[in-house]
Order: sequence, then structure tokens, then C-alpha cells
Amino acid sequence: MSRRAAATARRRTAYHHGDLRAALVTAATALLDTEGPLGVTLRGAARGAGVSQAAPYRHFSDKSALLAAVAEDGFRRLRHAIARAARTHARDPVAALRAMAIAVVRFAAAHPSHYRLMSGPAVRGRDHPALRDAAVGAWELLAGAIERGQRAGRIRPGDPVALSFALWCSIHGLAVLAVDEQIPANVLKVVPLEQLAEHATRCLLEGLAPRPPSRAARPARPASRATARP
Amino acid sequence: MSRRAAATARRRTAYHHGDLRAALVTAATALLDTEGPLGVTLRGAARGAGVSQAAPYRHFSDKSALLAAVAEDGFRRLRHAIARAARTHARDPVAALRAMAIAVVRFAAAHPSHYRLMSGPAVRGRDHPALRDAAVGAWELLAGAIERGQRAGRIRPGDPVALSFALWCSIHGLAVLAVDEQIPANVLKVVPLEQLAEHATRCLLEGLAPRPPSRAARPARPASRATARP
DNA sequence: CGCTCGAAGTTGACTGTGTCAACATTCCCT
DNA sequence: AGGGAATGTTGACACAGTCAACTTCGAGCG
Repeated sequence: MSRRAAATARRRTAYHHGDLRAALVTAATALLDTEGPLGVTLRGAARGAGVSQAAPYRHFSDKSALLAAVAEDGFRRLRHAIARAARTHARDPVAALRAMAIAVVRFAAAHPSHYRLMSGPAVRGRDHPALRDAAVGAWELLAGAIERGQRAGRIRPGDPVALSFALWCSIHGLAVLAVDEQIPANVLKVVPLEQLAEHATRCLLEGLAPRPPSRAARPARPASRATARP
Repeated sequence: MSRRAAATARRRTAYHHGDLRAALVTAATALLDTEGPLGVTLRGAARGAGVSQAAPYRHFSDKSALLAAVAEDGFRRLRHAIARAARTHARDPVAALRAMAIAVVRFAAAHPSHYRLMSGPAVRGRDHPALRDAAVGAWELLAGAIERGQRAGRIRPGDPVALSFALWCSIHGLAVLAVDEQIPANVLKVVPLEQLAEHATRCLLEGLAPRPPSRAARPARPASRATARP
């Protein structure tokens, strides 16, 4: 199918589009970014691709199938962003985790509607296994980083899946709060979003409980920065 | 306005409903629970209230205004659930935090569509100050519990708003993941949702970093329970 | 007590959306 | 060259949000 699409991509006539599927995903993504989640519409995507209203049904069984493709694409991009962040701190696992958290939040802030769609009600994972796979692929990077941190003695022992799940909750929660504009204005005024990500990551790493003075819990870094003080 | 509604509530005729606004919120909530977010519709709510399609416009300027009222109601219920959980552990602040986290997750699991609506794109906080207030009201309970924990020496010092924000990220992230069915099946099979809430709370309290053996970091409670092990 | 005015509800209509059936066009394989 | 099969198009239906014009009721005023 995609072989065919690629083969006929160049020889597009007035009638046959050539690679409508990709064009629809692109158009829908553009609509999502400019008009918001409610503005993305099957007919609108068709218009954006210069094609008639019913053409999308040759490539997507459903509106939600198109949305799932858009979301899947988003997860691919998100995974690349996370992986890039991890690569830049290959030496320091804790710094890598922090960078990954910032990457997620930055992605969410840059494409709010897209992030919302990715974790929204419009697409259910069960119905679209490819989407589920893309999501899991992004998430697994976290578990890998946790494992590396454990090997380096910087993360406490324990099931890496369970630990990374806690981290995922934190990061995703922050991203979702940001995307839904539910972060109180007085907090955001004082602390930019990326420092909030640092803050959440550090809180999770160090814990909220009081801890006896311990050496080597964190690399050289001033202790009292990025504390939200509204 | 609500004075008038209350005054005429009893003397309902066939033509005048009496308290249509509340009836619409109720009907919309029912639709939300049974049909999901896409199934809640202005006309449907009107049908549910036994009234004609345009009647809601006398009480809500917009569909999103109705949704905001439904969401606001949800936040009120959520706040009550959190407060009740906190009251049952008035003595132990850490147990109170854990109970509050469980209450949130339980609420989200019981009313997934409702929770999604509350933190969704359909209603923006800026447009509906009452909704924003209700959300903040629920959130402030966390900060209060953190503060009590600090006074009891069970939570490390620091700006309670910043610390509770980290906790909020964790809890909300878990709730949203649960509601969006993005928790891997193998995790959910092994560990019920409420233990995941315990797990996330404990991770946040104790931190992911290795910690030297410390006394009195946690009350009497077995150390290794509720660890997700898929 | 009767009357009028405004709030609350109704009817009918318009546009835009998802979706389908029937039809048209073009590509590719034999 | 020719016939499927894939791909697009047209026209239509039901339903959603929303508005304008109309109707009905309740309450306060003379």
C-alpha cells in the first residue's frame, strides 16, 4: 500500500492525488495547530489537500482513524525529541532524565493541541494498535534511562518499569496541566515551564520526605533554584 | 438569577420548567457518563430535560458554557472526595496525602469522561472563572496537607505550593493516564489502580535517588508492597 | 382585579459536519 | 489493448449548534 503510494507519488495527475494519505495527515495536523482540536475536520482536511469531501474515506475508515494517524505521527516526533535529549546527556543518567522531562514538556507547550489529541478521548488505544505502539515506544525510553541510572548507582534499585512509571506520571501530568492551561498564573509568571519540569523531576528524584544529609545524591548544582514562589 | 430559579422551583407548569438549568446539567452529566464525551450534546441534554432544542440558550450562552457548568460540578464533587479522604487521616499527614491521591484516582476511574471533561479542551479556564475557581479549590487541599506535614516534620521544608505542585503533577498524571487508558495492560493486570496511586505517592515522598538508611522517614508500614512488577 | 411587560420556552430555518451509495477516472497487470 | 481494482467525485441524509420570530406564563403595577 505505501509501496504503491510511493511509486505513484511523482506521477500525479489532476484526478489522482498521488499520496493523499500523507497529505491528509499533514493538512489535519496544520488544522490542529492553527484552529485547535475542534477545528480539525474531515472535510477541512480534504479541502486542505485539495480533494473532495469523501476522498478521505478511501484511506481512513473513519474520522477517528485520521486523528489516530495524526496522533501516531505526534508520538513518533515526541519519541525523537526524547531520544535526542537523552543522547545529549549520555554520561549523566540523572541529567538525561531531566533533559527528557524538559523535552516532553517543551513538545507539549509547542504543540498543545497535538499533545492533547495524543492523550485524548478522540482516539482510543485499543482501536488503533499502531498508535498504542508509538506511545509505548516513547515511554520505553524512560525505563531505559532509569535502568542506566540504576547501573550507575544514581537511581535506587527496584523494578525499572515501576520507577519509570512514577516518572512518567509526573512528566505527563505536568505536560497535561500546561497544555490545559491549568497551571495557576502566579506560578507560571514566576517560573517558566521548563524550570517546572526540572522542579518536578528533582522532587521525584529526591523525594518530599525529609532526608538526612547525604553526599552524592545529586551532581554539582545549587540546591535552591527553580522553586516556585508565587 | 438562582434566587429566581429557587423561588419558582416548586410551581412548575407544563410550559415553564421550573429549574431547567440544573436539569440540563444533570442530563448532560448523565449523557457524559453513559455515552462518553462525544455523546454529550446540547440537543440531547434538552431532550433529557424534556424541553425543546433551543431552550438551553435561555440558560447557557453556548454549548461550552453548559460543559463548563458540568465540569464545575465535577470539581465540586472531586473537592469533597479529597476533603473526605483528608479528614479520615487527620492524624497522619503522609497517610492523608496517600488517601487524597487514591481519592482522586478513584474519582477519575469512576467517572472517566467527567474527569476528562474537567481537564479537557472543551472548557478553557479563562473563559469560565467559576470553573477555574472550583479547580483551584480542589488543588488547594493538597497544599494544606503538605503544610501540615511540614509542621509535623514528615515533609521536608520548602515552599508548600511548589511541593504540592509536584504532587499534583504526579496524581493528575496518573489519573489522566488511567482515564485515557494509556496504562499498559500488563501493569494494570498485576497492580490495581489504587496501588498505583500509592506507588506514585510513595515514589514521590521517598524519591528515586538512592538514600542512605534513615530512621523515621516513614511510619510503620512494610517497605516493599504495591511495587508494579509486570 | 385586570393589564402589561419581560422571562422562559417553542418552532422553523440555516449552515456545517460525518458518512454512505452510486458513479467516474485512472493505473497496472496480463 | 483491455479489464479489474484502486482512487476520486457527486449528491444525499441525518444530526449538531445556533439564531430569529413567535407564544405562553408569572408577577408587579395601576
